[in-house]
Amino acid sequence: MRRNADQPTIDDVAALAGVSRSAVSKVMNGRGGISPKTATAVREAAAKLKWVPSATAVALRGSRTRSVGMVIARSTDLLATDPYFAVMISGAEQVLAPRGYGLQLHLMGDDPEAESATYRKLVRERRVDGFLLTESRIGDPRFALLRELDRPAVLIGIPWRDDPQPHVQSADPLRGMLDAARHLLDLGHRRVAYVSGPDDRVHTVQRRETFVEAMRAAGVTPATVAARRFDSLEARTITEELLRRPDRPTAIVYANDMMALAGMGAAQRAGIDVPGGLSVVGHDDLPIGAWHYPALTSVAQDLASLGAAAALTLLRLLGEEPPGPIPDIPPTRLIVRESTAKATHQ
Amino acid sequence: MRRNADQPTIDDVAALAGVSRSAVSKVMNGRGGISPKTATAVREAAAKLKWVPSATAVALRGSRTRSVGMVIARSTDLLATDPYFAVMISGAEQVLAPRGYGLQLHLMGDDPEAESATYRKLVRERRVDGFLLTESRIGDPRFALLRELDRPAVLIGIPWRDDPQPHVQSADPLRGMLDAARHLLDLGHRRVAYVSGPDDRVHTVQRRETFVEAMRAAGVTPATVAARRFDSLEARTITEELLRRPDRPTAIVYANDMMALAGMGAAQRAGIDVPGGLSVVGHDDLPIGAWHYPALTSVAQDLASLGAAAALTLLRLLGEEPPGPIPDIPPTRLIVRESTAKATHQ
DNA sequence: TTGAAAGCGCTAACAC
DNA sequence: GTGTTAGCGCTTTCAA
Repeated sequence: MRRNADQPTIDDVAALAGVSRSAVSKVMNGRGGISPKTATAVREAAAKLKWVPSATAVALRGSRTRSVGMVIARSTDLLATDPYFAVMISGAEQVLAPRGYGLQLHLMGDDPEAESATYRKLVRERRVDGFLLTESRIGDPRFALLRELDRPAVLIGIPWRDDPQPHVQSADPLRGMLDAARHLLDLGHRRVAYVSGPDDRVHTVQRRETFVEAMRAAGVTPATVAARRFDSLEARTITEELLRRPDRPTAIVYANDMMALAGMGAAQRAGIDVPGGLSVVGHDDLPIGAWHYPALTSVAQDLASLGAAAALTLLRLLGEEPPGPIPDIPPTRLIVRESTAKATHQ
Repeated sequence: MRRNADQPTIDDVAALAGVSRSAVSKVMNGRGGISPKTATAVREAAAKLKWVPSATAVALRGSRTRSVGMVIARSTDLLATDPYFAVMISGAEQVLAPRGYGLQLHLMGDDPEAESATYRKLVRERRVDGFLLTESRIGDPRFALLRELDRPAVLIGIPWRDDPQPHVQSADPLRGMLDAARHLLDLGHRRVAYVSGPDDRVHTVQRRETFVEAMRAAGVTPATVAARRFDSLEARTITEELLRRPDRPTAIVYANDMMALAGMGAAQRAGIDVPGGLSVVGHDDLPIGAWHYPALTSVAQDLASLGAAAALTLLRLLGEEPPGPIPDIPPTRLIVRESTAKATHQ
């Protein structure tokens, strides 16, 4: 069992530099009232000892941990399926790390109790200063919880019912969906289905409504199905069912790429050619879609930018960054590849 | 900007219970020498105030943070492709969370400098007690670094050159590979290729060697190609090249599922039927492989168990858990699906 | 069985 | 311009 045996402390640095503790502190935190001579001595001593202020001591002293939390409640299966989060997190890291902030990640099953318990614990134990929230939910309980816990949080996505919860979103979160509708219409599709994720997610509902609306405006009423869970098995089952219908769709739009890929597999297995007999559209534009055959037409959204913007916004809420405009997050847009083609009406 | 305005402290609890600070501490930490009466009063007060010891204060006092670090240096593209990590992390969480441990995650590009700087910073700032290491590398610099930093770490995988680095691995990490060789041989494949990831990963080299060895023992010499990077584009390019060879393989084994899926796409795009004209084998058995058409034959390994075992081992190193046998991690094994079939020799 | 007091490593008032 | 000092919230001797 290791101890922090020989880690130097501020006093060691002070001693080596021949100054007082507070002088060291002032130098390291760039506060004024220090002679250049002293500053240099301190910096040299610190470098020599490889000393860095203990995050724990700073946290205790200042009651901020310089660490943000992210709790993700999703089934393992789902985590295993969709690399979605990793990209967002790496975007967030890009702004957190340079500011000396850490990210506490908690992954857990899809259990509301465990989820809120985790938030509570993180706050009570004062492990984090704020949170990054993903996947806006219908009737999202997290906003109220975090207000109760009095901790800032930034949602990646669109809050339910215009809740004042701080959030970040793409410059045009639904544009890709509109493009998709237009694209399918242009290709002559009239029997179209939309397979959404569970209806407790805000984005899934919005995207579906946007898509349906756009199709309706053109006189086409899409069939809509909501997967009970957000995974590939559902996508397959639903697709099979859809394809058995007498008025089977000539195009299906899925809530995400993994579902789309699974759906494509189901269609092909049923002997239906994609895109010859069925056009397929995904969402998120994950790399795998492009390498698939046929390559997946998908709505791209810049997950890394979203993560980065959310982190920046949170840092501002924490008083760590000067206020400023939320950085631009590119609009969503449709990437047309091979999985969509002209409708073939039998 | 929020402050920990009204968070109760141990003194609040002590006051409410009418006892001293140390009495509260003793009760909460289950140390003896406390009358039942006092204990009850303290527990009630703590519950009423919803007080939990501040992790920061405990850390400063005890010089352990109850938090472990995990730094992953991989390109965003790769993170976007392979959901590999999320599963391991959720396995680790399963043992960390109940013990009150947190996980600090740092994702970054594939930059050795930045990587080691991150380890150093995490240790110097005393943000974590130990580390979980993934993806054993050839000449892995992390072991020496962590010894220098004097922090315990557990590697998920097999350390390079029998380094004494603590690690966890499947009960039979290469069995799946042997099964795969046997399987392809049984199907009559004689022209076989193995596409590995970059050769700086231990597991990729071991798997390749195991596979090649097994094939050789049966008189077949596989072509081997190492992807320079570990991603789908490489898989595609390499596959195309392989398929253009005059003696083109009738079966290709890939280092992971995403590469296999991409390779399959490349083959299909080149007009080669899978598995009719080419058999394909992946590794990791991610869910998406099963929903693909044709469903991917793949070597399964229990990533969640690996993550959990690693976390448990680390906790033991930290003196947090009694020693005991490393929990069983199921052997790797081949899952035969649709992407492999009898070889068709022209 | 209980409580007083010291101190973990740091920052920020405040005095010099 | 510099040093002294008082905590941040907790655990742990040590006395009572």
